[in-house]
Amino acid sequence: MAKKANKAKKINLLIVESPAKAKTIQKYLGNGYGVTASIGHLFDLPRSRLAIDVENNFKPEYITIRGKAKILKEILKEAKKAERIFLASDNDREGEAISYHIRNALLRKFPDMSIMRIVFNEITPTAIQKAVESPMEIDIKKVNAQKARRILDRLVGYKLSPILWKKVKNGLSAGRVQSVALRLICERDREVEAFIPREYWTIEAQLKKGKKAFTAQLVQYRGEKPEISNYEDAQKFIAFFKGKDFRVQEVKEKEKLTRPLAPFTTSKLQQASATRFGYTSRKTMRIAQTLYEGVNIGFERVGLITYIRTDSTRIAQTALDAVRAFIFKNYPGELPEKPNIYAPGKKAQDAHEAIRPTYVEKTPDSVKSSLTPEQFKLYSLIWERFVSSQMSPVKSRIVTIEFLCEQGIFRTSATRILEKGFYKALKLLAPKEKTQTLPSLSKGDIVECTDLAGEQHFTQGPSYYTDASIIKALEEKGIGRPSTYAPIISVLIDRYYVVRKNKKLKATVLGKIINDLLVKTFPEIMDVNFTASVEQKLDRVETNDEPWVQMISEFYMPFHQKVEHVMEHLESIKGVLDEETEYTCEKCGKPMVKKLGRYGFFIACSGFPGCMNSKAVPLADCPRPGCKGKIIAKRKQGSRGKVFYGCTEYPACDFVTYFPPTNVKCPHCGYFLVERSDKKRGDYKVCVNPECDYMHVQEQEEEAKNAG
DNA sequence: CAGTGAGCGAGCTTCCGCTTGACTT
Repeated sequence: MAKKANKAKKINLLIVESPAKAKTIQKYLGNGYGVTASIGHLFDLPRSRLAIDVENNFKPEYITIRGKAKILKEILKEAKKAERIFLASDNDREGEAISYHIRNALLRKFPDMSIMRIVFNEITPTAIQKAVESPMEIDIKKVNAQKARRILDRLVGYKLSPILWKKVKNGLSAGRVQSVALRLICERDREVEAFIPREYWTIEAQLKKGKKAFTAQLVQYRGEKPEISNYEDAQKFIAFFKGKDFRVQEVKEKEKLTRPLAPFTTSKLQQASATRFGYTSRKTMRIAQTLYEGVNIGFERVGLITYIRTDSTRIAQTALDAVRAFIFKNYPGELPEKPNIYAPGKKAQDAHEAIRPTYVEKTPDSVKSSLTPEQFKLYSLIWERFVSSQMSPVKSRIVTIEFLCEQGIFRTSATRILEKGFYKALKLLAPKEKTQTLPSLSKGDIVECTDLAGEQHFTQGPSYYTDASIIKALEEKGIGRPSTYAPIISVLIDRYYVVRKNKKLKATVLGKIINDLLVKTFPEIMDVNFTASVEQKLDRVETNDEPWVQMISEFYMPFHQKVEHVMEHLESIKGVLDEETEYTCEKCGKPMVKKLGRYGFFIACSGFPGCMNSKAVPLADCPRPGCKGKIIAKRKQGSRGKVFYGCTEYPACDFVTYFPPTNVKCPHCGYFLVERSDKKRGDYKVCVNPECDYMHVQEQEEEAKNAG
């Protein structure tokens, strides 16, 4: 083509949210198209003020998000070269708003620019092509719903938080999502603490027929389920059945189909990764992000999985074809005639596919050498879940046999897998169930009883929330989004509302105080159904074009009145958190108190602000011979480092440990014990002295009580 | 597995939801 060298050919510009996505799409579209990424929202309310004019129809004031000016500039620069612009942000409420804001910015600079909105729900060449061929207008109803959501969250957060500053402590926060999450955790804590485990016993019979031994359990006695609550009663039963005949009364056979699970959504991935590997949601997302962005395999950089923040189990047709071909080739016989279909969740916005491998033929083992161990584990999880989701169900036979012994009925059962189905694709996810095998028996047969024993159990109460279970609960109630599940937990921990100990999330005293205050004063907002009712209203804005200002106004007027009332009348509980200590101030003689600061707890003079004396919380005596120092919590330089424990006499004394000290002295050497935990032993305490091997594992009963 | 060292309270703090990096808060 004869063109001046300095006059570049005009292109079509596509704007998406994720840079990794931009790269992929660029490959699909090739020359003639430029693809650039906004990296999420570019415009938002400023953080420093409410920025909503409540007197004037809740008019929001938007600014360019700090740090995003460069990206906006880049987009405008690219736009200059473009003939047409396609706004291709995600196909959901937030995506629509992102497109809308970018469009406005573009029009300010290029009033005549041809700008169109396109949407696609999967990143495949055909889906992109189709989207480009059928451009649309921005859906202003969706934009309005997002705006209403944003404004409501700002109003709730920025009106409730100052109440906490005034009544409890500066710097605290409250919000539609975090406060309800906190409530769930507080209530669960209470249930766990209120639960009293009840002791009960089961009677197990060791039975034998020929060479085959198996166990059966007493399930009925004189027509009723036996209630055995202590050792003595268990012994009575054992004595009663000892030496008696066990005769087969009934043999039941049942076939069971186990269907594979749907491919991962974000929350399901976080849950599986937490239960399988013990990863926090944040860690899971960090690893998943690297798999999504791309890993060097040979000389190639390959994005191994699809987008990781999704609420959908849907997969692209091309992916379905690929996985079916893969199954046909590698697991012949396990390919169902028709694809397995998974219904999308009711609350799913469905902008993205499920999380799946981008290339199913890249099996975990084939890429193992290019991955870190953590990447490998997570990729295996995703790959196995995806491949198995399109395979045949597992068929198994459950045999249940009942034995009559005097007035007692003993039952045993065994499961045998007849057809392995999708289990064939599972390695990491393979079920660990071990099941006994039973001899073939028929009604009337008599078996030998070689032993009878009682087994002690305790009823299991509710469990503390974990990363996995709180996310599950929030998702079920429609609270939070895939991109916020991990940050929700982080914010509760950062604010000292919640602590995570051995994977368990427990509310702190501060968390409980905040929760009680909010539940008492704002029960509507603290209701777990609040978000659901907001969603319904947003839906009406989005689908029926109901006016968003009215929706916000109906919420705000009574809310605001209450805020004013609470601000004025609620009694301040500032200082309730300050704990008395045994220390007296060495500067002024007043007692010292333990307070919660920005970086954790510290000890300060109660004469503040008259006396500014303060010090760290001593956790234990320094064990170094001759050292009079105390062990205190410290952080690595640079704000957010990992906590460790060192001596107040540093640098004279360089004692250090990374495990939380207790003020319990080691009975062997006099050093203090530290808390540790691992999978095998659970919680335990060990001596910090590397030359001492003292270890204290928690007692059984104690654990049963705390297990919950 | 090895790894390491202020401050903090009153003085401006806080939301939820999109996206990724990061020397400054």
